[in-house]
Parts: sequence; C-alpha cells; structure tokens
Amino acid sequence: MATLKDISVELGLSVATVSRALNGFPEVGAKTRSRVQDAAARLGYRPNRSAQRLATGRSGVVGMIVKLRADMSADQTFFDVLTTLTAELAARDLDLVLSVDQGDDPVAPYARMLERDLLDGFVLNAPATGDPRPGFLMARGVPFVMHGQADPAPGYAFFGIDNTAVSVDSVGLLASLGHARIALINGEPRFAFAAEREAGFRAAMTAEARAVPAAFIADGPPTESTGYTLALSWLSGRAGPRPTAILCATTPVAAGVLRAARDLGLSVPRDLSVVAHDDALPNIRPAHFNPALTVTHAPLRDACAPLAEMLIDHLNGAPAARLQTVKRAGLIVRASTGPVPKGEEHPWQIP
Amino acid sequence: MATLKDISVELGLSVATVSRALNGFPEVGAKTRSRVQDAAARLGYRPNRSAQRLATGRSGVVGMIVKLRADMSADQTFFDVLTTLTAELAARDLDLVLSVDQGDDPVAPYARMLERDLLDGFVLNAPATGDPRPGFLMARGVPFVMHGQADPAPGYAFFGIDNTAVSVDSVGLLASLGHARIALINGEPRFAFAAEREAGFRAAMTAEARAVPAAFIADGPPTESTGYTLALSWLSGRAGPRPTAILCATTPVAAGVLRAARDLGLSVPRDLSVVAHDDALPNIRPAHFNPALTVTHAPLRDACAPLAEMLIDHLNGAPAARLQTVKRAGLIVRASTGPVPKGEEHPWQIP
DNA sequence: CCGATTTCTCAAAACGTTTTGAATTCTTTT
DNA sequence: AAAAGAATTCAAAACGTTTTGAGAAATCGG
Repeated sequence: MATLKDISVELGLSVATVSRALNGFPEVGAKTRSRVQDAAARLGYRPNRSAQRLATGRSGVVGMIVKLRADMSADQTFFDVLTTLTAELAARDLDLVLSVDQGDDPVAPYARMLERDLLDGFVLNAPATGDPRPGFLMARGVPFVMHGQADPAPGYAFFGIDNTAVSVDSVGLLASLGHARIALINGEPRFAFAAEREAGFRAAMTAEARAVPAAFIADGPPTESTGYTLALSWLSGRAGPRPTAILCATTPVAAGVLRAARDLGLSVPRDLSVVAHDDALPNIRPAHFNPALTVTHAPLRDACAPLAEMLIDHLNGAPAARLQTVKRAGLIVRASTGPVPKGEEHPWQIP
Repeated sequence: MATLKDISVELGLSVATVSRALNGFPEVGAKTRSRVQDAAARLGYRPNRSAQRLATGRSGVVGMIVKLRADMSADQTFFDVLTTLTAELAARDLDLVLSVDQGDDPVAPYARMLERDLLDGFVLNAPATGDPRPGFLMARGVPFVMHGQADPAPGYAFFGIDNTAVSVDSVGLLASLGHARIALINGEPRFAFAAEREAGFRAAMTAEARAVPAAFIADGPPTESTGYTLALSWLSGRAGPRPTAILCATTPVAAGVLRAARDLGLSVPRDLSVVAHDDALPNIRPAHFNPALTVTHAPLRDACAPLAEMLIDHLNGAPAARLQTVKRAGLIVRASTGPVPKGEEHPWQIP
C-alpha cells in the first residue's frame, strides 16, 4: 500500500503538499498537482481511512435503521432507497451502516448505535407523526437528515415530497372530470405521509363541496390485497353508493383495485376511475397496467442523491434550516381516469 | 471525551500502562489495573475507534451482503440471522456493515466493498453449489466465515448443520413407522443446503430399497403456498399413488401441506405423515401447528455466536481449517407423524 | 533591478491509540 | 546484604493522515 510519504519521496515533495494536491486545495500549483496525481495513480495510492478519520475526527460512516415488522419482513420500498442511497453515499466517500430493529422503542436502536460510537450521523426513514427520533438526536447534537417530514415546520434537515399536493392534485384532476364520489385508500395512519395525504384529500374534497363518509377513507398495508379487499367491498355498494373514483396510496394497491373492478365486471375508466401515487419502484410499471395507470409520480430513489448531499453539508456544519427540500410530485394522466359515468355525478349524502 | 492520556495524568501513570491495563494484558499489576478501570469509568473513557484502527491496522468492521430477489424482497430467514449476528458481533466490538445487492454477479458486491477498504472480513450467507465467493475472497486473502457450506471439504471457515443427516434422520423415522412412499419438498436447488438434503434423501431412500419417482421430489420458495400447491397435486393422486409421508424443507411449507391435506379431507397423521426441517424462526411455532409438527430442529440463530467467535479467531490469525463446525440437527417427534396407513405399505413402482 | 505582494511549498505538530525495547521496582535466592 | 531474576512500568516510536504557521520562490509594480 502506497502512502502519502511514498509519493512525497518519489517526487521530492513534502507530504503536506501531496495531501493538499490530492484533496484539491487551491493553493497548490497546477503543474505540481498533476505530477502528484500521476504519481498517486501510478503507485496505486489509496488513502488510509483510519488515518484520515483520526486526523479529521470523523468516522466517515453514517447509519440507518430498518424497522422490521412483526413478521420479520421489511418495507418493500426500503431496499430500493437503501441501495441507491448506499451508492450515492459511497460516491461521496461515506459508508452506510445498516442496523435492523424489531423492538418497540423507536429511539433505542439509535442510542445503541451512538454508543458504539462509530457514526458521524444518521439517515432517518419512514417518519411517523409525532416521531420521537428527531428530538432525541437533536438533543444529542447528532447530525441527521430525514427522508420525508415528521413535523409541519421541522428544525431539521429533510427531503420529501409535498404529500398534501399529491392528494390535492389527484382530487383536482378527478373533480375536473366531474367525479364527486371519490374514495381514498391511504397508507397506514401512523406514517406522516399518510396523515398529510389524508389532510390534503379532505381539504380538497371540502373545497369541492364534496363530503366523504368515514367508510370511504380507509387504510392498510401498501399491498395488492389491501386494494382488492377494500375496493371489492366499496364497489359492491354495501357501504353506500359506489365511489366513481378511487385514490390509492401506492401502485400495488391500485393493482388490487383494478382486479376487484375486473372481478365485478366494471370497466376502468368507464365505470370507475383510478389514481395512485407512484413511488417508481423499479419492478412495478404503472404505465403497463391494464389500463395504464394515472399517477402522481415521485421516484423514491430521486431523494437519495439530495439526501446524501444534504447529509454531507450538514456534517460540514451547514445549518439544518438551509437543508430542507420539498419536491412536488408530477401528475401523469394515463388511461385509468375518465369522465364520471352519466347519472353518477351526485356526491355522497352525509346523514 | 476522556483519552488515555487524561487517565494517565490523573493517576500519574504512563499511557502505555493505562492501555495495557484496559486491554487486559497480563503484565499489569492487579492494583494498578483496578485503579485504571475505576478512573476510566469515572472519567467516562471510551476508546477512540479511529485511533485504535490506525494503530492496529484493523477497521473493526466486517461486512455482509444481502442478495435481493427480483421482486426486491429479501429472504425471510435473513433478518433473523442478521439481528442476532449484529448483536453477537457488537458484543465482541465488531461492527457489521450490510450492503444490498440485486445484480447477477455474485462477487461484484464483495469487490465493491473491498475497494472501499473499510472491512476486515466478511460473513457469507446462503451458500450456493459452486459458489464463486469463497474462491474470490481466498484469492485476495480476505478473511471470512460462511454460514453453511458450499463445498464438500471446504478450505475456509464455516458453521453449518449436517443437511444430509437432516434427510437421513427424517427418512429413518418415517421408515421405522413403515412408510415407503415418501415425497420431498425441497429448498431451491441452487442452494447448497438443498442439494445436500436431496442427496441425503435419495441415499436414505435407496438404503431402504425405496425408489422415488422424479415427480415426488420437487422444490420451490420456502413458502406456505409452495407446500399447498405441491401437496394438493400429489395428494390428489394424479401423479401416481399418493405419498404416505411428505418431507418439507421448512415449517411454512409444512403449513401449506397441512392445509392441503385438510382441504382434501385427509387426516394427519392417520392418512399422511408430515416432517419438516425447523429453522426456529421466532414467529413460527411448529409445536403449535395442528397437529403439532414433527421436525428436525436447528435454530438458525444458534449459528450466530459461533460465527462471530470464528470470525474473530480468523481475524486474529487462526487457520481456517480449525474453524469448521458441523452441527447435527435434533429430531423432535410430535403429532404429525404416525404409522403408515394399512394397505399403503408398498413403495412406488418405477416404470 | 528592488521591494512588496502573491503564490506556492515545507517542516512539524496533532489526532489517540498500540507496541517496542529499555528501565525501574519488587521479590527471591545465595 | 548482594546478586539474580521476575514483575511492573516507562518513554518513545509507530500508524498515515490533516492542519498550522512559516518560509521560500515566483510575480508584480515602480
């Protein structure tokens, strides 16, 4: 293993200059820099992490924690984010340590990892309403960035999408097509994104002067069977007049809704319009659904590069208030949405 | 943060002595050692990892890689092992870095992690037949331990169970109950454990002079539906005379088999005996199946402490040949096995 | 061509530990 | 009581980087 000193004796320079040359410091001459870079490449120099870390006081490692469900399974979407994030961080010379947790206490695994004190910071995922993790970490002065947003006006760094707008835009599209009875299959309510989506949905429906009975706002795990089960019960008409449109939290949920409609002999979009939010997981293509699915579109992986960037800035001392981004999801209209069926334009009556 | 020097000035000792005292070196006096330990506790001393690593040349971090399936899901059993292993390693001052991979090349993710050169070694899981990873890592002199065994007489460290014996013992039990037509629902054949189980099964059946038609040795993902589907087709009698006993690779598979028997109005163990191998996942209790399931029993988590211990020994220079353990699974006879039904004692006829 | 900048380079200190080789103290033996 | 030996302890070097504070070389204006 070649060291800085090896390069320095090779070129008759000091290690200080070699270090600066390789780290892109401005005060080193262009000619010297390229000589150093050549030598480094030629000798196969690779910086010794441990030495860098000792000198800088940083470990170069950030942590992330997966919360396992009771059945030991993990969130479908988690790994998609994880792989991309790992790559983005690696490209910036940070390593990601993953820890799994199955306990009840949301902060305990973070405390445990901090104790091992290997970490410079954290990436938080799956923010919940009233999430205790930001407070815990901020109280200890531990840098972190959150994928999503647990609080309305957070004092921490985060990158998320505008979940209120997701609902508002979807409802707006459907309302413009004349729909009045729109139902919502939401994410599990403990997650902050689901709370925001529901709030947006209610606000938008109220703005259209359409009340929604409690029975037509439901939630569940983001699976096909959730969509199938709920849609089947709604479309059978037992819970009251059928919705003419259904908003789905995820594309697998929408797949279930489409199957339920098919099983009941309903045609989409003639009898029913379906809109979903699309996290753009690599193995699910709503454009290839039958019919092609109208979605709000916001790839989860798109968050990874900004999150990595923010975390680094944060570690370098940037104040959290500057590291907050909310992205707006795009609305992609495909074939699963159409005009409200004739004679079905009336809203639900709330008793 | 208190350092060694802080302690040394506090006590009027040298840092060398303090270091030795804390690291349990034998040449430090008992009185001095306890004084040092007291002071360390009092000052809240915590060793600086980076400094330790620089001095020892070790990173204190080992890696593990999850292979994701095409649908981005991970192996059910993986997380069980992962959590326990993380804890066992942490207890020995090692951190575990997890990386996820979805590519085709089995060694590429290892090469990538080595390049980041943060790691002292690896834990390998899910050995496949002809697994290229051991060769790759050994060629580079990278220490690792394998959970399981990819080769008959490996030159590397591993901890696994005797999968041949799993089949032999199960067949032995059933044969002693008079069963002659025993079918096997195995794990996916690319995994080494499945190959061993099948070999053991064939050998044991041959030893009992019972031939098994190809149709009655099948495999699939370790799920309930795999068991259900295969058992349903076998027990319907379409593929030939019904088996009187079924060996299952996992307990979820056995659950599917039991359901199939129930759906067909067959009683277990009167009409059909069922044996499974039990990995002892925390959320599945074969003792509470109906009927309680006869199993070969080998908790996956039991491998974690030995694996951690072996890896540390290996990192400290112990030769791999000494770090090889094969454990024999226990046979637990419960209520899902019974004597062969009257008149069903004859084996399959191979055309 | 001289002094004043500016640009570049250097030697040395620092980071906190482990390890080496020698020096000191304590114990035993003669 | 001195010598030998064992048991402790010590100072210093080493690990490979980053960073500091100065110094040397190059460039500039006059």
